[in-house]
Amino acid sequence: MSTPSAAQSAAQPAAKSAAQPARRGPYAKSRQRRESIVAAAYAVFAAHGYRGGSLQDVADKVGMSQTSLLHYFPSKRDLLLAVLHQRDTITQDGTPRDPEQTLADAVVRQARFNETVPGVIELYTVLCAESVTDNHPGLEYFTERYERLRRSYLRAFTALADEGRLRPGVDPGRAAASLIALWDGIQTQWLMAPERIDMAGCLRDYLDLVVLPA
Amino acid sequence: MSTPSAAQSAAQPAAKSAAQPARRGPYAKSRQRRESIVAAAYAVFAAHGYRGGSLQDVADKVGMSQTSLLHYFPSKRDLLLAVLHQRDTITQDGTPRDPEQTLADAVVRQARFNETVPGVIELYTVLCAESVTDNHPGLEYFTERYERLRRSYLRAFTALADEGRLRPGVDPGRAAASLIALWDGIQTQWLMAPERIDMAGCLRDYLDLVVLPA
DNA sequence: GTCTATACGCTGATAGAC
DNA sequence: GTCTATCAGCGTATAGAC
Repeated sequence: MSTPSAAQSAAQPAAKSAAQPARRGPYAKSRQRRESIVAAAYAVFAAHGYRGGSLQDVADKVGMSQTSLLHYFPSKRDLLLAVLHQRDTITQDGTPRDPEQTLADAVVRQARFNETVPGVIELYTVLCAESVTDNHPGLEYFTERYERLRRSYLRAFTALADEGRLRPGVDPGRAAASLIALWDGIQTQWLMAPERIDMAGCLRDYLDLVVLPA
Repeated sequence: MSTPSAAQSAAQPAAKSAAQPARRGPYAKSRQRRESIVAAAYAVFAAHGYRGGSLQDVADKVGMSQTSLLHYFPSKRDLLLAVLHQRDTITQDGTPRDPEQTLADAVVRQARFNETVPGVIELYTVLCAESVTDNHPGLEYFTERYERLRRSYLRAFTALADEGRLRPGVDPGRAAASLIALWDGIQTQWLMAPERIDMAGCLRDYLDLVVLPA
């Protein structure tokens, strides 16, 4: 689900060792450069937020001047959108891809995976809340993401309800919003006390409450 | 639960019209001034975050120069701590005060109240996530708040479990963290789409799942 | 207590040489 | 494409007159 306005982001990761010369111009090198910039920006925005992170920080990390960085991304805003779009390619947000896989399994699996990728949870948590301030460039991305996610989980819960596998009295719509909310909130607590919070356990608990065994 | 380090914040709101002269010096006026500064800072930090909000914004809002503001709060950090401490006096975080009151009733009541106070939810959501960046001055406040809240709800769920009113299989500790997480997360979604999200309903749903009727 | 003046750093972004 | 130089602005905080 790519945001249409984010035209900056690279298409697919190509082979690192560019054996054959690129068909038209030095696009391969440029794309590689862009990827490393986005990776650096990812880390900077995760650690300092959008407002707190500077282009200089990103440029230092990638080993280039701040003005050269602006050659690839004409503004800080564009860089943020590229980072957010790149995030989508990492995460699948717990939607089961394998039809055999349970919703709970997909969610728990994704939650466990996120724990292992440094910065993923931090970037998401920090930027999401920051985006409700001002005229933050990330607001549209997060608003659309929430709507999309709620629709996705609503479909999943509705399907379960049709099979009679949703606990009686549970509203699919509110359950969808609640699952997302629980996930987001538990990530925040986990960031502050990773050893005390069992993210996957809390998500599993909730889904075991809502979804009846097959 | 006042943070010990926040020595800045005023004690109790006094009568606005200071009829009798203050006993020692112009303390009353000064306190009033401090309160209006904190109120302005509350709004500014809610709308722009800590990093995004400037002392100039606060000073403009309260109608004084930025340097005069620093006379009352020697640094931006001190001002933030005063704002966070003031937040505690507004919110009770859904702990039942009346022993007759259900946990669910207390939570739902607080959630409904928070909706009516502009900026309360926004300030909390924005600053909480922002505090996990950098060496943000608010981190200690939110970390301690989470620990305190988890202990509080753990007690409540444990007491319910002793009465046999906790659904079998529910872990009181994870339920405490989950309730807080759900609350935080649903507030974020509500900020982005207030008309689509039923905060109180989601919280009620969760507690109805976890707590058995009396 | 309140102000002006100001120090001093950092910000994102532009111009233009190479 | 990459750089240096630079702009114009804003940030917090300090010094000191009144």
